[in-house]
Amino acid sequence: MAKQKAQRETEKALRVLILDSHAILHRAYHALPDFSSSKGEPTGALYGLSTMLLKAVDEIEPDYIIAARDMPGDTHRHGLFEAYKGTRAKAEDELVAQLERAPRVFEAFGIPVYQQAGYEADDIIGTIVRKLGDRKDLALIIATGDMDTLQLVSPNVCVYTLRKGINDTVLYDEDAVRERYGFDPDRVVDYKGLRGDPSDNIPGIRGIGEKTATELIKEFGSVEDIYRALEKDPASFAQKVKPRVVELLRAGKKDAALSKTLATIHTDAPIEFELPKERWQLGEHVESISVLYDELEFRALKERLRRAFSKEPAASVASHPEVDPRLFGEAALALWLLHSDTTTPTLEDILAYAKTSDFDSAREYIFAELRKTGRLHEVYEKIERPLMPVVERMNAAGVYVDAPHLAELAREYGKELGSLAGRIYAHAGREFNINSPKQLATVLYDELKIVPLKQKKTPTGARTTKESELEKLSEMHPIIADILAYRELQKLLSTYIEKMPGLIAKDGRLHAEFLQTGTVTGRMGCQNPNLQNIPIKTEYGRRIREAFAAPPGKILCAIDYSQIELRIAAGLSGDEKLVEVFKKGGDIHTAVAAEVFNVPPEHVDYEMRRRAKVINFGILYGMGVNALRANLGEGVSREDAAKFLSEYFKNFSGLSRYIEHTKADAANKGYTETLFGRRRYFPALKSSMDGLRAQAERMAINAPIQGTQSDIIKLAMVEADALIEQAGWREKVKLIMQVHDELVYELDEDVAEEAAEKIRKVMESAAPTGALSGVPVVAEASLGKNWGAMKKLAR
DNA sequence: CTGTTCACG
DNA sequence: ACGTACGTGAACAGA
Repeated sequence: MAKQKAQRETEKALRVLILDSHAILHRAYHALPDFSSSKGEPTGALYGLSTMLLKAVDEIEPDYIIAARDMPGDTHRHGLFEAYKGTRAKAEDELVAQLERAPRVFEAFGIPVYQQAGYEADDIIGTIVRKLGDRKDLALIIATGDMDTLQLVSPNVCVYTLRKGINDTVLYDEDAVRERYGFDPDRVVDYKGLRGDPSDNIPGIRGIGEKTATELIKEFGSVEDIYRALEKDPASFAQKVKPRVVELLRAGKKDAALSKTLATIHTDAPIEFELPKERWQLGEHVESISVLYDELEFRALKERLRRAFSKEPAASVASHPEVDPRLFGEAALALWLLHSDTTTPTLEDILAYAKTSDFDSAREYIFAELRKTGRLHEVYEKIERPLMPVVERMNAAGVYVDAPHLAELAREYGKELGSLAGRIYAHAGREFNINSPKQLATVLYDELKIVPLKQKKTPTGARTTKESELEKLSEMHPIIADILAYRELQKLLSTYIEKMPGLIAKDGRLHAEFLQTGTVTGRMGCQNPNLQNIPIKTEYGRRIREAFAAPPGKILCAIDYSQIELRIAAGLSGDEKLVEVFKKGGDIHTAVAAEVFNVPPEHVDYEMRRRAKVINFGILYGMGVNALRANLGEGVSREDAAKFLSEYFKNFSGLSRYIEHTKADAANKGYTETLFGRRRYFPALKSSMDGLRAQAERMAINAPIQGTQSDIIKLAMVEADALIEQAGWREKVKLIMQVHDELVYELDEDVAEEAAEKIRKVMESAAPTGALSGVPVVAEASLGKNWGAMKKLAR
């Protein structure tokens, strides 16, 4: 993707790649595990630099490459502002050693390096960009590790930088900068003037953050424009800008000017610069780079280099494998199964695990380890490997989104949010940032003098403003209800309603990324956006689900497991009573309440059922007495909770024994296992720190239950996919979402009911018969035109 | 970048 | 003494 973009952007022109040496090394140093050569010299940052260089060469195909580096010592910026870059920790020795060796890398690549005492690499780059700027036949690409050079972006200058890790690159042209920041590249310095840049210790105006800075720039323009508007016509300025912000601007004029100066890249460094006479060609440097890679022991890179140079066609890759995406995916799966803490493994994770820099030997090592584990290898063969194409298809399918519906919600909720804010300010007697927990605490607890029965604190000692605590104050002041409503709407609006339209692809669909190896327990994860936390519990939230719809001629089908985790707990423990309750069918919480309170089921009242439900769920998380008390509600004493818990375990002694056995077994083996053999390791179970150990014990109780649920639904996904294939339904039945205990399909209307019922049956029978002590697995199907209005299908 | 809050199962 | 249930991703503030 980035490759096509890089080449499209710069078509025809000669491409000049300009490297910011230190920025890349810094970034690589922090993004990579500690690699070192056999002599013990640190090489991680150099490895990152080399990787990025090869990647850039491959994607950009530059005609010229040059580099700029910082020199030790202060720069002209320190003269302006003593604390400049003052927050930066002194570079660690291991990084310094690599910064010193970096010129060796450039030398091997035949890349000239420019530097100048008193100037930073950014200024050198700025100067080169200016000198080359009027040459219309050139396209300049600045490769760096940070965002500082975005201000230089113009029609023929773009910035190639790292988003995450060292492999996820992104190319910023003018449009991309506008999309990311909301304004043109030449306003980036104004943005830093207002907001500052914490990583360089540029102060900005205290109190002005990302959002305010962007709004001001969009409305008025540069820092100078903003102050001109403020000073020329204060009255009309005050109409557009909140009083708080006006005050901040007045007080911060000097800071803004200084910060903008600090952030501005100089384009007049006294360097002699000329474009190299000869075009840069990889072939001329392959020898010297190979020597370097031998020196640094970068075997994998050597291979990549050889391939980049020879540009072998894809067909011959199998005689000489570089990192084939499929093989990488399989190795990542295997590594994650061996060590589930490494979620969504990267290439670096794989190399680091096998303590090698060669992908093939790493892969062999990891699979050998996997085979040694027997059951884990079976999880790979039976569940995870077959699931890969299913997940791939699900991500490719995406989900259709009703954009007009989102627009309507945005309008409606926005209006409501405005009036709530007005009411909150009226109650408070002033305007403030309701989204700031800190400011909110000041307003509630200091200014309005609302005194909670017990002032709860956050882990860092701040007074909490979280929903469950605010609810207790709702009788004490009318502002509370408004704040709770504001919170809900603000969250829904910014996280879902406003975010989603921008994520809809050209096909009118949202292609989120479901991650097969996304969690430590075996569950899937989801991002960009996360479709596994779309609201449902409140009316405001449910209406967001309505935006996930079936396109014309199609219908959505959601099939979810009923009480799957409790069934698994019952099944794994083999607890007689619990198993019996599930075999009988009926309402599980009522049945459990009847046992615990020792009354016939028809005498279970609302409160008894509610308590049974709390404890049923608590069990799944390894809950103790205190947590149970907290969850039962304020009116319940610790003693009552303890009694309730002991009564529960007296009734369900098999479950109690299972929990104890799970903890002991996990401490012995060092890991837990699911029904199918998926592992999760818990070194902390042997910790001598009580808190740490207790936390690990809770996780160890939950892991087999949550993990078995993942085993079952993943297996069901594979089997349902096989059914679809076999029935010839590829075009008619598409899996579009997985939400832990629910699968959502988009169906052709003509096969809807038949497919729904068949998939439902597959889901119910995915766990082998008898594996759960005879506890039945139950799934229910619903159909609907959208995800917010699903109707249960009679079985 | 970390902490806080909150959406889901 | 304090907070306490497991697993996620994301927005926002503030440093």
